[in-house]
Amino acid sequence: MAAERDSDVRAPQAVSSDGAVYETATGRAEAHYYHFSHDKAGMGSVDKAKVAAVVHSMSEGSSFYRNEERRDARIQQQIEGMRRRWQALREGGLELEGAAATARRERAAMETRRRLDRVWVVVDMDMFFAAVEMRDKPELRDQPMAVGGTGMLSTANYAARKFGVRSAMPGFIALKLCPSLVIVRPNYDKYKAAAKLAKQVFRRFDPQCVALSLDEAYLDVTDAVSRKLGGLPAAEMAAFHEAVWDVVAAIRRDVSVATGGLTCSAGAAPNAMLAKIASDMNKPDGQCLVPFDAGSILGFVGALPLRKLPGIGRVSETQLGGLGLRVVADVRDEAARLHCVLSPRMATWLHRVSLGIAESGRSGSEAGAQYRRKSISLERTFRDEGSLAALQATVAKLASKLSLQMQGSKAAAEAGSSGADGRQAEAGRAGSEAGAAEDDGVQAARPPRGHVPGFFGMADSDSDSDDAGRPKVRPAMRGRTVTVKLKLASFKVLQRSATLAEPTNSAEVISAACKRLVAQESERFKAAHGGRPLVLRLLGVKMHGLVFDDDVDEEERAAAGHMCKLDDGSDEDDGADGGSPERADSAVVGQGRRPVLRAVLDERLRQMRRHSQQSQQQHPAKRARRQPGGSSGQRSLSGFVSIS
DNA sequence: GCGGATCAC
DNA sequence: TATGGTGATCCGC
Ligand SMILES: Nc1ccn([C@H]2C[C@H](O)[C@@H](COP(=O)(O)OP(=O)(O)OP(=O)(O)O)O2)c(=O)n1
Ligand SMILES: [Mg+2]
Repeated sequence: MAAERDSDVRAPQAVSSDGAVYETATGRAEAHYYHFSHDKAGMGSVDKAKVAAVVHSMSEGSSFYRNEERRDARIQQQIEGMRRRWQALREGGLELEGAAATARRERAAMETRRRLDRVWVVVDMDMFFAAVEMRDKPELRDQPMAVGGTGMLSTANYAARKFGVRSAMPGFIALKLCPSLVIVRPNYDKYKAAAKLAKQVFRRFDPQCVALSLDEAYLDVTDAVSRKLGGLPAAEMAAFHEAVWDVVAAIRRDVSVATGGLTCSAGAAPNAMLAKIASDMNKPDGQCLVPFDAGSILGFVGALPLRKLPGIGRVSETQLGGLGLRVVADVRDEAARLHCVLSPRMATWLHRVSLGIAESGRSGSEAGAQYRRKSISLERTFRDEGSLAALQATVAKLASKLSLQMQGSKAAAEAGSSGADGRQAEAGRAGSEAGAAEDDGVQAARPPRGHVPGFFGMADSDSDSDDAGRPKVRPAMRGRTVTVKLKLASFKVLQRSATLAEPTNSAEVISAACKRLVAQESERFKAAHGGRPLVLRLLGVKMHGLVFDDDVDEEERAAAGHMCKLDDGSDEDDGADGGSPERADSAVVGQGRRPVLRAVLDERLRQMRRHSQQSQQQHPAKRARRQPGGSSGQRSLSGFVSIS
C-alpha cells in the first residue's frame, strides 16, 4: 500500500495523510455514560476526560442513565458471546477454512467490481444550523453558541465544540460544560431557505444531485470534470486530480456566495461512500480528495477508525472493538473470521467497504422509479403520564394529525398551519440504497439498481413550486399497518402494531387502532406489574405498508377519480406527477417518470448483529421464556472502560 | 407480519 | 429543570 499519500493532488492538504488525520482519533469504545464522540470536527482540543466527568455527573442517577446502563450491560453480554465464538475458531479448522475460501472468493469478485470512472462529491455544510444563525446575528459569531433548547441541542458552533458541546446533547448539560453558551431556538424555515440556495448551486454541477438531508448533498460531477478537462481524457493522473480539485473548490465557493457566507466542506472520490468520509476530513471549510487508484483507496480506508464508516455507529464500534478490531484494515484482515461470527450480510458488507468499494450508481439512463417513502410517522415526548385516558387522548391527536398529512397537499393546506404546537417538524431523512427490497446482494454481476433517497431536505418548504417551477404536490397515501411507539418513563421503548384489512388514512380508523393498542399494552403492563399503571414519556404513531393515490392502477384511478393534485404543498418532496403503476413499495424500476438519482450511498445503515445475538424478548401473553445459556445473573460491571 | 435494535441527520 | 423527531434497515421469529 504505498501511494496512499496525496502527493499528486495540487493542494497539499488535500488528503491529509492517514497518520496526520487520525493521530488523536483512535478513541476506542467508551463507557456508555459518555456517548458523545469527540472524533468529530472541532473536537480536536477538548479535554475528553473532563467533559466525560461533567456529562457523567449530570446524568448519574437519572432514569435516562439507568436505561443506558441496562442497554450497555446487554451489549457487553452480547460481546462476550461473540468473543467466545471468535476465540473458539481454530486455525486449521473446518469452519474457518471454509470461511477463508468464501472471503477469498468475495474479495476477488469485489475487486472486479471496483469502479474508478465516476467522480463523486459529497458536500456537507459546516455546523449548519449554527452557521445560519451566526450569519444572521453577527453578535453570535465569536461566541460559543448552539441551536436547540435546554432539553436538546441540534448542533453547536466550533467555539462551543471546544468545550465538548455536541449535536444531540441536552442543553442543560452543555451549559454545565460551557456556562457562557448561548442557546438559540431553531428556525427551520431559514435552514430550508439556505439549503435551497445551496442546492441551486449543486444543480449546476450535477442536475441530478441528491440531498440526503438539509445540509448534505451527493453529486456525480464526472461530466463537470470532463468539461473542465476540455473533453479530453486527462493525460496524467495529476491533471485529472487537479481538475477534480478545482471543481470541488468551485462548488464550495459558489455555495458560500449563494448562501451569504455559509461555508461547507466536501469530499471527492470514486464512490459516494468514500466521498462522504472524505467530506469530514478537512472540516470546516475544507475539502479532501481520495486519489483514484486502488492502492491509495486501500491505504485511505484502511487507516480509518471503524466508526468513520457510515453505518458503523456506537454499538457496532463497541462490538467490533470487543474483537480487537479498531480500524478498517483490521476487518479487512479478519474477513474470514468475521464471516464466522457475523451474519453473512454484515460480514460481506464489511468486507466490501473495507476495500473501499461501494456501488454508487447513478440512475442516469435506467429511468428511475420515483422515490416513495415507506412509512410516515409522528411522535412526541411529554411529561411522565400515567393516566390511560390522557394517553389515549394524546395518541388520538397524533393519529389525527398523521391522517391529515396522509391526505396529501390539498387536505393539509385546507387544515391550515398546524404549526402552533411547536412541533419539531423538520429533520426527516431518507434511506439510501436498496437492500431489503432487492438484495443488493453481493453477487458480482447484477447491475446497479436500487432506489433513491427521498428528500425533504433541500426541497424548500416555503415555496409552492419546485426548482423547475412546477407546482409541488404531496400525494395522498394510505397505510395498512399502524404502529404505536411507547417510551416508558424508564426510557424503555415498545412498539405495538396492527395490520388492517385495508389501507387507510382515516383519522377515525387510525385513532381507534392506536387507542386499542395503547389500552392493550396498558392492561398487559398492569397485569405484569401488580396493578401499577403504565407511565409513559412518549407516544408515537407510524403508518406503513403505504399505497399512494397517484400510484394506483389505471382502472382504479379511473374508477376512483382520484388524483389529489394541485394546491400548494407546503413543503418537502419532489413533485413528479403520477404515472407509475404497481405497488408503492416495489421500488423496482418502474416507469415512473422523472429519473431520479438512485442509490447514492449504497451503504444504508447496516446492522451489526451477529447470528445468534437476540436473547431477550419476553413479553406478552406468553410464557416468560428462559434465558438461554448460562449466567443469567451475572452483571456486567459497567464501571468498565471510561476515560480515554 | 411483528418487535427489538441500530443508524443517520 | 431534567435526554428530540423522522425515516429506514436488519435480524430472528
Ligand atoms: N443528531 C442530530 C444531528 C444533526 N442534526 C441537525 C443539526 C445540524 O446542523 C444538521 C447537520 O448535521 P451534521 O452532522 O452535518 O452537523 P453540522 O452540520 O451541524 O456540523 P458539521 O460541521 O460537523 O457538519 O442536522 C440534528 O438535528 N440532530
Ligand atoms: Mg454538516
